[in-house]
Amino acid sequence: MTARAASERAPQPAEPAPWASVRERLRARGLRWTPQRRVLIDVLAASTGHVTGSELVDRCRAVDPATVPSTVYRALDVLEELGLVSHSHGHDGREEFHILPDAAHGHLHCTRCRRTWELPAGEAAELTIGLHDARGFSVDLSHLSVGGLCADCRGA
Amino acid sequence: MTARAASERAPQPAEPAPWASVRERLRARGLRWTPQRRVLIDVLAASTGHVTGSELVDRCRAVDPATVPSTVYRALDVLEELGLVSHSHGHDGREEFHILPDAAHGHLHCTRCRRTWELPAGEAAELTIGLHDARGFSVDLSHLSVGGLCADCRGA
DNA sequence: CGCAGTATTGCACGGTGTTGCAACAGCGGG
DNA sequence: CCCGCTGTTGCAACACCGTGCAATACTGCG
Repeated sequence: MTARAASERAPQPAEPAPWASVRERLRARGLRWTPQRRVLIDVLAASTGHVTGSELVDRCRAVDPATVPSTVYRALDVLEELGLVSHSHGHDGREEFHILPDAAHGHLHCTRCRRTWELPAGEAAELTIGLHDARGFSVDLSHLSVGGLCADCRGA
Repeated sequence: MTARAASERAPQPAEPAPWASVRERLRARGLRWTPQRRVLIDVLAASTGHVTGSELVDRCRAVDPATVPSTVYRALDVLEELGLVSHSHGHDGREEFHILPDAAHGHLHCTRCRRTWELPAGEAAELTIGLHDARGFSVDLSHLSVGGLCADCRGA
C-alpha cells in the first residue's frame, strides 16, 4: 500500500506544520480560536499560490454557507500579522493573497494576459538597495507588484 | 530676461498647452467634447500631483453638482489614453491619478505616514532593464508603485 | 439649418472591501 | 461548573469603482 514513499507529495490533505500551530500562535497572543477561523485555515491549507479575497470568501462559504465576508477579511488581517499570508494589490486593485510566503518576493503581472509571476528578492535587489541607500526608504517587497507586458504579449 | 532660455519648460501657471489642446485631440480621434469632460479638464488643470478617483469626483461635483461618478471614471479612461493622466493603485488598492505625467515614473509610498514620492525612471532602471533582459518583461513604470517605510518612519 | 450616426451620459445594479455596533462566545479564574 | 472579561462575529450600511443599457446630444454632412 503506497509504502512509505509517501514523501511524494501526493493526496496530501495539505496540512503541514505552519497551519497546525496556528491555534497556539493565536492563543499566545491572547487571540481566539473560533469555528470561523478554523474554516478559513482549512481553506488556506488547501490552497496554494495566489488567491483573491472574494475567492477565499467563496471557498469558505462552500464549507460553511453562513460565512460572512467581513469576518473572513478580518481573519485574514490577523493571519497576515502572524505571517501566514501576505497580500498585495493586483492590476485592478483587487486584493491578492499570497499563502505561506516562503520568502519575501514581489509579483510581476502582465497587463494583457493577466498572468502573474513571482519576483524573487534577488531580481529586485538593486532597486531595494538603491532606494535604501539613496533615500533611506525600506521597500516592502511582499507588496511590490510590477505591471507590464510579458515576453509573449510583447510579441503580439 | 532669461532670453531665449525659455526652452526651460517652466513658467506657465495651471493652464498650459496640454489642456488647451484636449478638445482638438479628442476630435482628432472622433471623440467628443462634452460639458462633463470640460468640467473634468478644468478640475484637472487646477490640480497637480496625485489625486484619488473619488477626490476628482468630489471636485467635479463642486463645479457641477449633477456630476455622476461613472462619467468621471470613463472620462478619465479616455484622458489616460491621450496620455494626460495616468493611474496606479495606492497602498489600499484605491486608484491614484497622476496628472500630466511629464515623464514615465513610478511611485513610492510609505505604509505608515502614507506620503508618496515620485520614483524617476533612473532609479528603477536596473530593475526594468534587468527584467527586460532576463525575462523579456517590459515594465510599465507608470503603474509601478512601491510600498515600504520612508526614512522618517523607519526612525520611529 | 436640419439630419443621421454614433459617442456619451445617467442610472441602476453588481462586486469587493471596510467599518460601527450590539450581541455572542472563547478562555481563564474563582 | 459558573462567571466575567474581552476578543469576535454578524449585520447593516457605506465607499469606491466598473458595466450594461436606453436615452441623449455632439458632429460632420448635405
